[in-house]
This record gives sequence, structure tokens and C-alpha cells, in this order.
Amino acid sequence: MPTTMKRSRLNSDRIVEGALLLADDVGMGAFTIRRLASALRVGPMTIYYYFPNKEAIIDAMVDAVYAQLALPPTDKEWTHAIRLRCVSTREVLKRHPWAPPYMASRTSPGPATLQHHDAVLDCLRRGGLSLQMTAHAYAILDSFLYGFALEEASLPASGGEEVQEVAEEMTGALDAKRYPRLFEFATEHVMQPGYSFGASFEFGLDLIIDGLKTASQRPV
Amino acid sequence: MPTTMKRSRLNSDRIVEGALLLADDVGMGAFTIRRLASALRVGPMTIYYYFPNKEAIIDAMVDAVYAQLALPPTDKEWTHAIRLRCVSTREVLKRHPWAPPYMASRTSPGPATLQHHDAVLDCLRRGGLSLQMTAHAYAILDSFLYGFALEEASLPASGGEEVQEVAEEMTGALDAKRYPRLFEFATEHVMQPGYSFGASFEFGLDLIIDGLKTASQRPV
DNA sequence: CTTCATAGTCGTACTTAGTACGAATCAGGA
DNA sequence: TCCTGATTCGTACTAAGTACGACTATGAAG
Repeated sequence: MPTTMKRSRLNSDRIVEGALLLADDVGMGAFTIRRLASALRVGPMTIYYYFPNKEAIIDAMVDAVYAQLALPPTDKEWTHAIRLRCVSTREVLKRHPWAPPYMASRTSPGPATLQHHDAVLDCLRRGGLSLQMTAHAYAILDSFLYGFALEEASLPASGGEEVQEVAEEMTGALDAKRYPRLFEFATEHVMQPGYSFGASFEFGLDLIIDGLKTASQRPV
Repeated sequence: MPTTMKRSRLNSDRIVEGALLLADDVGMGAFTIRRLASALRVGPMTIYYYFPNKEAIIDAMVDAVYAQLALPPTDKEWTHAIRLRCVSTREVLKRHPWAPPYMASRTSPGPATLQHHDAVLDCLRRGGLSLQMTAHAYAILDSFLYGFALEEASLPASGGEEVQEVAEEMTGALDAKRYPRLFEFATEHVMQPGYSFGASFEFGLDLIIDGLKTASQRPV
């Protein structure tokens, strides 16, 4: 064994990788240096050889998330390209439900973050949108993406029938007289078979992209 | 002085009030029981007479935020009523930039929260939207509101020219060759006089409401 | 093969949090 | 006056982030 030593050496990438797994698993509330170190089987202080502080680790985590987002393909019409990028973003954010608040609030973007933004801006500009319309489009789309991910993150594993079960519990404790519409909504929609919060994602995404397309075709 | 004693007694409302002020001021990262107690001029443990733990305080804070949101007026067309409610929500969230992640993720809603949701659902249903379309509308609108507030919260006091200054700093450290579109966007749009991120809010809100109106008028 | 500089790792300890436990205080009624 | 329940808080335990400096292993120089 020439350069590979018995216990593979630690490095920043391995730390970020472990950090993502830990955050995905326990959430940022329980994400601590000590737990991260423990997961990596090193002492807590070892982390500080590679990162100056916890903030820097979170910065790197956020950039690692951006790196997973599909860039809008350059050979498609901008509406289709952006749609693919947004669907990909939603998939990634489902894997990293802790991420949206951190993605929206970082002030020191990493290289993957910059590259991603540059690619999205390029897609919109090449699609013929004005700078003003590009700004609107990007703000609206990302607000929707972050907000939707935020809401989806609080749902119980949005796949199965757990949503219905939770809804049943909550509805039981609900005053049907005081909140008739909530009651109606819960019993006649959420608790129905086939209900899926996620279904609103594609509907909303298409609604927004259609609106942007129309607006961008309007004369000044 | 009959019932009013020298030092007004503490109570849950006063605690929540102080908690909102503190969180608005220092953010949730620095929001601690000790600081809250200090601001209220009591010992840290006094808080625990009124709330079982920090989580319960945050629940109460979130409900207090919901209590500030204007309900959609019942005597207007649903699109106008919802629009007013959304504009109000955005104003409130600007005052409480810490709130969106907490509002989206609470699992024990308070009375103001329930009432608000009930009123919004009522507005949409009375406007003729199907349950399915109501679900879409609510999910999309709130995603947009939370996401937009989340992004706006990370901006430097979105009013003045600080945005331009920060943009100039960031642009200075930016590789214009590697990220040409970011560079273009920063120099030719963000740093221009009159730029305002917030301007995208009303544009996006109207785009979404228009889309919802159109969709709700389509046959099944 | 020994020696040593260096990269990498961690033991210890200080500071700040949340909060359990129970003692101290204070107001009003008996 | 004395008791009782409502408040308030002092003390202390546990868990974090992280400064500081010591310890170790590895590969280069002699």
C-alpha cells in the first residue's frame, strides 16, 4: 500500500459528505460538531483542522447541495430547460429538507452555487427575457421552490398514507364548528385516498412558467 | 393602587411580546431563554413557570405572528381578498424575518393559526374553487409567500441602497469570465439605481393569482 | 537507519445554552 | 398573625462550540 494508509485519512470532502448524511438524518436542530465527529469516528476537534468553524461547514454543505442540482440544458427551449431544473431542485430538496432556509440565507456562496446561478441566468437571458423579467422570473421560481420545499419538509414522509393518518389525528382534535372549512378540507380532501401534497408542485410550476412566458412575450 | 403592583406581574402574553421583539432584533440563532429573561428583567427560570420549554414559546410566537395577518375580507371577490391577505402576510413577515421556517414546520398550530387557515380556505371555497383547486392555490400561494420572505430576509434591509453596495462588493470578488451572466446581472441590473428585489413580489403575486383564476374557470 | 519537520489528531477546559429541582418571596384570606 | 398558593429565582447538571497546546505518524534528509 503505497499512499493509502490503513485508516483512510480524513478530508474536507469526507466531512461534508458525512455532514449531509447527518443533517438529512437528524435535521439541523440536532446537527452538532460532536455528533458529526462521532459519525466520522474522529474527535470533535479534528473537524477544526479542516474548517474554521461550524458556519464554514454549513456553507460547504449548501454548496454541495447546489452541486447536485441539474443545470438547465442549453439545447432546449427556455421554458422546458427551466422546468427540468426546477423539478430537479425539488427532488434534491426532498433529500435535504433542512436546506432551504440555509440556501436562501448564505452570504458567502461557493463555486457550485455561483455556477448554478450563472447557468440559470444564462438560460433565461438566452430565452430572450429582459433583465427585469429575468429578475422577476428567478425571484418567483426560487421563492416557490424554497417555500414548497419548506412546507413539504414538515410533512410526514410525503409518500405513503401517513399524511392521512396524521390528518385524522389532527381532525379529531379539531372543533368542527369553529373551523368548518378546515374540517371540510381535512375530511373531504386530505383524508381521501390518492391525496398528495406534492401534486401541487407540478401544477404550480407549470402555472408560474406559463405566466412568465406570457409576460415575457408582452411588449414593454 | 388596588391590583396593579409596583412591578407589573409577568404573564405569557408579555413573554411572547418580548420574545417577538427579541427574535426580530437578534434572529432565532441568538434567541435564547437567558436573553429573553434578561430583556424581561426576570431570572431565566421564571419563564418556565409559564411555558414548559423553549419549543412551546416558539409555538406561541408563531401563533402571535399568524394573529397579525389580515384575514381575506369576505365582501370582496376572492382574487382581491386573497391578494390583500397575501400583501398583508408579506408585510408581517418583513417584520418577523425569522418566522417562515417556523411557520411552515410547526406541528401544533395555535388558535390564530387555525382561524387564519379556516378563513383563507373559506375565501377560496366561496370563490367557487373546487377542493382540489383550493389545495393547489393554498399550496402555491403559501410556498411563494414563505419562499419570498425567506429570500428577502437574507437581504440587507431591502429598502435603501445597501443592496447596491453589497452587490458591488460581491461583484468585485467575482470572476467575470467564469460567471458572465452573474456579472451582467449584478452590474447592469442589481447595481442600477431604482433596483428593488421586493418589486418582484407584487409581480409574482399577480402572476400566480391570475393563473389560479384562469385555471379555476377551466372546465374539469 | 536515525532524525526531524510537518500534517493531522485529539485531550482538556472555558463559555454559553436548556432546564430540573427545590428553596425563597409575596399577596390575600382565615 | 399565620397559612396557602402563586410566583420567582439560585444552584447545578448536561450538552454545545471551540481555543490552546500536546501528541502521533509519515515521509524527507542525512
